[in-house]
Amino acid sequence: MRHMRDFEFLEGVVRAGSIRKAAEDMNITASALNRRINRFEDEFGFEIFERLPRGVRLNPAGELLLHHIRTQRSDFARLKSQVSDLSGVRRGHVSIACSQALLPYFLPAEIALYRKEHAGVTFNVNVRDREEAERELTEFSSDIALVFEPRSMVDFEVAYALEQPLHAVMRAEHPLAVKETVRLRDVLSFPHVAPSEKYAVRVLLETSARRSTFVSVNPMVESESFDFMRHYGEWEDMIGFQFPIGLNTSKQKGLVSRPLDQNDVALGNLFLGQLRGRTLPVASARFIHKLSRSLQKLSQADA
Amino acid sequence: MRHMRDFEFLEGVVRAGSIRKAAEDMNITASALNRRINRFEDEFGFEIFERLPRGVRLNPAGELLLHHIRTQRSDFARLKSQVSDLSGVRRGHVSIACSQALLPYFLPAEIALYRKEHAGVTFNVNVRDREEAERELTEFSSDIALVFEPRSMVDFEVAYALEQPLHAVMRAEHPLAVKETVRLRDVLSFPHVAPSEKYAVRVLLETSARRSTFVSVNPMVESESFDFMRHYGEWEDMIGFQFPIGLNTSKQKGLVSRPLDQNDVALGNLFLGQLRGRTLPVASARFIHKLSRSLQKLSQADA
DNA sequence: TTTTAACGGTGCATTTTTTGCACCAGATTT
DNA sequence: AAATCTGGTGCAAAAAATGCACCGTTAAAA
Repeated sequence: MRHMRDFEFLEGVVRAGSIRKAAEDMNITASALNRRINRFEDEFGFEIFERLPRGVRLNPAGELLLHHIRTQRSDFARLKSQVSDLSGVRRGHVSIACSQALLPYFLPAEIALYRKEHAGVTFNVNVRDREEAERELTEFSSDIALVFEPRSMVDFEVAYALEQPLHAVMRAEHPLAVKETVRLRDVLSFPHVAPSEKYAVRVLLETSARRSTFVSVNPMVESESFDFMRHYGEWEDMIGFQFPIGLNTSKQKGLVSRPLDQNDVALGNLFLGQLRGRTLPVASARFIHKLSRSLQKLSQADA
Repeated sequence: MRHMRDFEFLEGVVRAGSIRKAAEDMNITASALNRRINRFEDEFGFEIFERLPRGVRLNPAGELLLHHIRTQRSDFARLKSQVSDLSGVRRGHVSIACSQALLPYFLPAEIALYRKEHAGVTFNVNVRDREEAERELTEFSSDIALVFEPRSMVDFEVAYALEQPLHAVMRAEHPLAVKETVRLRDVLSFPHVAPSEKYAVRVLLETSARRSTFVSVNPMVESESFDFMRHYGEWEDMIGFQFPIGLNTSKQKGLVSRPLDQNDVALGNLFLGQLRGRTLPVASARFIHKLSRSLQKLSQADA
């Protein structure tokens, strides 16, 4: 779109942190890009960037401008979607930032179901931790976030919140597998795998373990990938951790999951939401509504 | 602003109703303008205009696009105002569409008072009837409307509503001047001036007169200008009509105003408001708030 | 300390884009 | 049927954007 060229270049410079780097990224000469920036600042009437010896950085005015640009781009996308709606073509795009637990079963199922009714709608699913997810929302690079325990909630508008107990995942032959629920101290006395502190699972475990002097989280294997940890169980007998929404025991032969005793470990909170105050594109608005109802059913099924 | 050039041309074409006319208005060749439009439609992916034998007209997609353009322009103006705020320069612009009654005393006083505190803020005051005012709001050419009995209220967000009895204005020597309040049938039996049906004053008079078969509005002089009607009283003895907010009897020697009996004529409603859902620029938001408080004081003083 | 490398900015020739002019085909009005 | 609108197009001229070579400055590296 022609009228956004300047904006695209501006965003490129912000991303790269220097005009020269941005110029390379965007297949243009540094001088040309430099002139675009300067001309824009002239016409805008205010400086946008601080010139540092090692590059450029947005000043407060630039921050405001960039937010405007992102809002504007998002509005324009929505406009286009509306227009194609009224010309009969049902299109749309939904972009989601989510925690890993949603990847294996929940989101694939939901998306496939949705696309059965609206084949023209395309999806974009990215794994983001609690902090990144919120940043993606504010930058309009994701429409919807679905994460466990978002870090700061200021710009996050919650559409639905779901509580789930953390589960310990182990082989069916494991001594603890006979119990209905398992105690934290028992689990931690066996070899276990766990993710890093970036993830809600680990945070829950640590805060719970700190309440007692006799237990501590000492993973034999630590990874940022729940996918890796799940597969590691096939090679060495270890206890892993996961929320039920990321589990589908029927499909993982030989593995069982047992909820941790709620006296030991608090419930985990899965939050579905969007950027506060933003009007989502039609497709995203519908999908977030569908997700909301699915999560509600899930919580009723648990109870 | 460079990135809005296409938008400006589009708006020009919409305004002119034909590419050639618009081209003249905007000092450009018809061919160049034509190519801009076509190129934009190409990039946008949808036709914007219906090509008629006598010119062009927006199609539904174009209507949506134009609304986006106007929103976008208004947002950009607000952004600029925010940016100049944080660079210390207190600037801003307030654009008002109002009924004539507000012109002689109320708005001048309010604006002058406001500008004493914020000398950098500029104002734009235009007389619009009830219908035009609302259209100006939806087109973002006015920020604030202050009108009697707006026509349709769908897009109008009321910030404050003030009830005022219609007054009859006459010379101090007039026989009716001795009364505290005057009856409609008495007033209409004397020669009187009145505005056209476009204005709330006339509508109120007519609806009231229709309730009785014995009285009717028969103005000796009819005008769209309240200013004219006020001055006409200096030349011929006539009764005029006006709302108190447009009157300042102390400054009009020889003239008195008497409220019409409320059993005869309903109260007139003055509405202060803006476009529903729109976030006003800082200056306009503050000014509408100030107006709101002033009107409130006014209504308390009446009671 | 000196050296080096990366940064933003500028003059000038070149390339790309936009514009103006003349003109066409179609439809409406006269 | 003629005159006069309309939007659209080919082509040359004008205007704008770009690439290249280079400058002065400054933080990091030697």
